[in-house]
Amino acid sequence: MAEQKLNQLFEKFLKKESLFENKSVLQSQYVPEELNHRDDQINQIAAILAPALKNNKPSNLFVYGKTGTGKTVALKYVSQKLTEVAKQQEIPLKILYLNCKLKRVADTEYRLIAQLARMLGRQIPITGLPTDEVYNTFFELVEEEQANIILVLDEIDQLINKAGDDIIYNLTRINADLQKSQITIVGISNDLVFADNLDPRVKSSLSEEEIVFPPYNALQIQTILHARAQKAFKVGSITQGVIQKCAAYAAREHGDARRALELLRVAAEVAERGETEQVLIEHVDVAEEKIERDRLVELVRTQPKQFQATLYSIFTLQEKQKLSKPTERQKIHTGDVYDIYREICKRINLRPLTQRRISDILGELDMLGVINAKVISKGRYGRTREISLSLSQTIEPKVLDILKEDLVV
DNA sequence: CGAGATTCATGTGAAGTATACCTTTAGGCTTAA
DNA sequence: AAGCCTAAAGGTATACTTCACATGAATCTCGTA
Repeated sequence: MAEQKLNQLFEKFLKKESLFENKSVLQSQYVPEELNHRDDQINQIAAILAPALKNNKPSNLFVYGKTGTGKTVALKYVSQKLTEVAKQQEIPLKILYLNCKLKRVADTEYRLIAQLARMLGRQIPITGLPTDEVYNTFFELVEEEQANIILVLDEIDQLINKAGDDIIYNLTRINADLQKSQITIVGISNDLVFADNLDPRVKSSLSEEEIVFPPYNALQIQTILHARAQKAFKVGSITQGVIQKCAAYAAREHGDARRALELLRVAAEVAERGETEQVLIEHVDVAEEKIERDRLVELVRTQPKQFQATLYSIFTLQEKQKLSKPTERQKIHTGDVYDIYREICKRINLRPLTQRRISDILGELDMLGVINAKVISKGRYGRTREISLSLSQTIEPKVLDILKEDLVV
């Protein structure tokens, strides 16, 4: 029975014409041939990094801009061109790109250097080695390359917030000892003011050059979407207004082009799965919710058990409050969360962490954007975090399901 | 009535601990001459 | 005797705990107008 159904589904799938000509064009890793509205920035980046082709060390570079303003793609674009030329001319040049935000990959000093060493082709264990040892290995690998090496560290603000700024200092200092190679650091940050709290030495060495990426406006996003859509879709797959709508949504969010592209892609996927021949404007609305939902579901699912338990107790508290006083939404405090958390731990047989740790976890959940947690003083009644879930009503139940499932509540 | 002291609940920094993993080394066993 | 395997020793990073102190506005206290 089930098999028959499946077969039908597959047959249908095969028969049906896809709306996509080339879906990868809309994926976020894709680097297009032409980048719209970023000529200035690209030229600047290229000019700064070009000395690498003459075997000189380029200046370190620091790139700012909000999410989806094309920082990453511009860097990747220049990187590609640069490596192409270097290859043709047989100039030794290597560009390593690494996103520092990735949890458990590059969010500490050890892990960052280890990851870089891995990218140069050496296996490094996840723990156990002294950090200097890993530095030495990395140093050797770099020296072996006998090349200009450019490290592109994306979302570097996250790394430095967590692990301190000596990392950058150490990395820049390595250059002094290198004989046959040189490394250049390119930092990318979403946080515009982040460099202000940096150690002055680190700041001056990291931002020898600075480039700012301003947000796109709605019109610019439209041209970007048009260009990509032309490659991605078969002719006539999208109806009038879809692109405008995607652009409008994204412009509302400080001109986030990545979001716009994702919106367009997911809208098309929704349309394809449904029985429609074209992407309609309604699909964009569905897509917007789906993106948010999928993102959060994935985020919550990949959190450690303790984080999930903490989050679950916040859910529980919120439900309780809704029941007792549906009208006024009072604030949740750290102590309450901790009490419930302990109960939950008992129930699901999880070793409870201390309140100290839960406090940190609440901070991290706040960073992840799952909850809102603000430290406030209630005067006579102490100091605490004021916590509330920051999920939209439509997504909450879904996330709650994931939690229940994962925690076996 | 208002300036200062007090208070509460928890934030937060520093130092210590447990765990999981690493390399090195010494001992024991096998093997080949 | 040389070579190989194994297990113990000694070391590290990371997540977490323990300890101790910091915070900051509502509330209290008390001198003064």
